[in-house]
Amino acid sequence: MKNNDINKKTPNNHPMPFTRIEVVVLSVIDNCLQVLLAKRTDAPYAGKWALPGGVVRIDLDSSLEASAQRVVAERLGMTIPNMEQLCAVGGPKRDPRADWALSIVFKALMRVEGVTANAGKRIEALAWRSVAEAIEDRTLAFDHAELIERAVNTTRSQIDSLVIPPGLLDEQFTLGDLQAICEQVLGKKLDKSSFRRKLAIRNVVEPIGGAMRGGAFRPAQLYRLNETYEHKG
Amino acid sequence: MKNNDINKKTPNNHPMPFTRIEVVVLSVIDNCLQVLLAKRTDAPYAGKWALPGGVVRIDLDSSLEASAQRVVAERLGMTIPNMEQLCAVGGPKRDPRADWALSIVFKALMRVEGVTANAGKRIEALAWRSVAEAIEDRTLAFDHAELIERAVNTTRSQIDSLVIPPGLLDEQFTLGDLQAICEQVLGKKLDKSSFRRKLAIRNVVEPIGGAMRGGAFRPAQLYRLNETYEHKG
DNA sequence: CCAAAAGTGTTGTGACTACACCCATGT
DNA sequence: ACATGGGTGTAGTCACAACACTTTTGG
Repeated sequence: MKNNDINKKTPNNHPMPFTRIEVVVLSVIDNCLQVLLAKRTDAPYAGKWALPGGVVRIDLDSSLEASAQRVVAERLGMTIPNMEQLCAVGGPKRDPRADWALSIVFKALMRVEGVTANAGKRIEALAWRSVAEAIEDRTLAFDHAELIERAVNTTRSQIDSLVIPPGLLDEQFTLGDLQAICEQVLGKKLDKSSFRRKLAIRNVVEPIGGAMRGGAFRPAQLYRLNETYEHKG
Repeated sequence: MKNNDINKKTPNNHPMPFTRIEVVVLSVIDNCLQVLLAKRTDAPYAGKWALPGGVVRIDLDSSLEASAQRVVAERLGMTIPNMEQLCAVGGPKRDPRADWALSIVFKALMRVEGVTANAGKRIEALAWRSVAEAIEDRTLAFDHAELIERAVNTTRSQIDSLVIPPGLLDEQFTLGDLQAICEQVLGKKLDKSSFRRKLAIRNVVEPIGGAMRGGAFRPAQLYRLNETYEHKG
């Protein structure tokens, strides 16, 4: 048993897992679905890229969701609303620092414009990386490539059923914007007419009266997410 | 800080959550969806009903799934295949034994015929209870009523999309059996013809050549789950 | 014959894909 | 005018719920 595990005791005197939060932050940037990775300063995997994460602090956190928010604030210097719990993974080989490591994994979607994540505690640098690359990358720290893949699959299922993960979009957007982003997340083209009919049937979005976006060509109606739309069984 | 938390340390000297597994075991018994509850012998909530559960043992368990299997074996004296991870919940007020309690919650479906769960360690008795009652019951220990509700909702979604949770059925069954069980889980009647068409389209089941079940009336074809059926996008 | 459960057909609705087509605008 | 992206319309297919119907058995 490693020396740093000696004192981990429970009410029944059993040592407890080393319990962490990991966060998969996804965004569509440059027409490509990307994931936010942090370059580690400390061992293990010093200098390698990993998901931003941190230890659950029972003295600071009122829930797992609060833990995730604190970790994001410390590591990225920002807040990310609408994080969802993805899964929990645990086992003896996951992290060389501990005999047994447990991670609660969260995922979040965000748009990146204007927001700059700043490398915080124990992070040398932050970078966005295409998910396709990240999932294939054998040099990613811990089991993080697998966690990214799970987050992407879950997000694709949500988009498939037109549950638009909040945070992915600006408050105002055109239907073209929305379709382009969904296509990037799914990694395939969608039919414009079909896509719009689905949006209409399920009341996913509502037009913003009078607001248009002018560009080089024909101006487009601006929409917002309809927060109260009903899911179809 | 409670005395039993003094020694819970991590590699960074932070105390760790009191980490447990809870298991929601569901079954259709007497034409009613029921959940397996354990009467607690020890404080807290001694004498109250709770989900069977236990501490994660880093010296014994090779993964969270292995933890769940061990807990089920110790508490129920049996094995339950096909447990799925449901969610993780954590916070300072969940369990009076610890400053901060984390539970990884699993769910499983089973058929109950022939199998007898035997009350194991720290359990006075086991009983099946209708989920409708259990969810309403304000005397259930911890936050377990809420966990049961989440397990039931997840299971209903699976049945809705005809992902039949394994373990729910005998190896051989008639389409009438299958429909009746699905109806009990969902809490509503299904149309026979529609139900069968969906099963056929998605190749969920396959007939067992020649095998029939004779009863009081017309015999019925026996089926088995087709393990390799394809999910529809 | 009758009750009960197994199993099949039929019809209308609505969502989906694929594709064609019109509209408004800046250059 | 025309390229570009915004936006609409149509036709065929498929899955669906609802409901009626036929079949096979024991009594």
